[in-house]
Amino acid sequence: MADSLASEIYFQFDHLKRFQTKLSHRRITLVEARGKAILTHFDCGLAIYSHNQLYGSWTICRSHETPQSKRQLRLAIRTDLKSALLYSATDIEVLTPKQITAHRYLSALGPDVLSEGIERIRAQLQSSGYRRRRFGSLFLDQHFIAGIGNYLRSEILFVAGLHPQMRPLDCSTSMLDRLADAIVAVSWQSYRHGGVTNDLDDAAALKAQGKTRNQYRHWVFARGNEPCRRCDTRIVEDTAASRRIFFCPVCQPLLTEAF
DNA sequence: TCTTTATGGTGAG
DNA sequence: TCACCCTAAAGAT
Repeated sequence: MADSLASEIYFQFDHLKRFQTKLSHRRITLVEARGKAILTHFDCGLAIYSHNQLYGSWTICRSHETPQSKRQLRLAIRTDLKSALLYSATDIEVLTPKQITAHRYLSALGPDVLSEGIERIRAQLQSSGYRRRRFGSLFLDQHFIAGIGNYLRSEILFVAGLHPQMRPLDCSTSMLDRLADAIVAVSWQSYRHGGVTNDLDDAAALKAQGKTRNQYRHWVFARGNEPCRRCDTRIVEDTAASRRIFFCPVCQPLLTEAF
């Protein structure tokens, strides 16, 4: 939608209604992801901030079409060709450039997992401030790397072959490089393939066999007590940073010797 | 129809 | 680390 003219902007929340006329007929200059938030910038300098949390969802449809849905329509951005509809989300704001800079969530974000290069991710893994933090907790911390969520955490650690209780301190440089590769590769694959982090051929084969989305999507996430796709060992479910985490105890051995 | 859970985040202690 | 907030789908009754 970037570089197109907004023909109509709709906000469900009363406190945002005053921006409907301000933003309508303005040009959308940029739509960017910052971690898990989306910023939609307009040529007047204002930007719509939105965060889906666990339940928000965007739908792109033809302009002036509104699909039947029981969900709450919170925001509609319409152009001549397409409409972007945001359902259910509650975390929506309109911000000036100054407010973006000072924003509580945005200003505290670490490097974005999809926009930053691998060198920046490697640097984060080697930065002294994070060396003693366990991967399980580190990967949910958006100050560390922005955009990794609960299922990517389990999937990345599986692909890198690292136990959730390990820390950067416990890893050699080559292990950290392997982890940086996994962070970028798994995140991009998930972005491009609708959240499928499993091997794509394997996922396609399982899908063809009639398996459900939940049965073919992931290596380990939400597969507690099921066989590891690589070694057949039962996947372990645990808790880290108050959220559930999954790993294979054989493919992801706990190594605590310092390098 | 009620309860639980979730790919998230905040703030108190 | 935990309770809490938010919404909707899934699971339990």
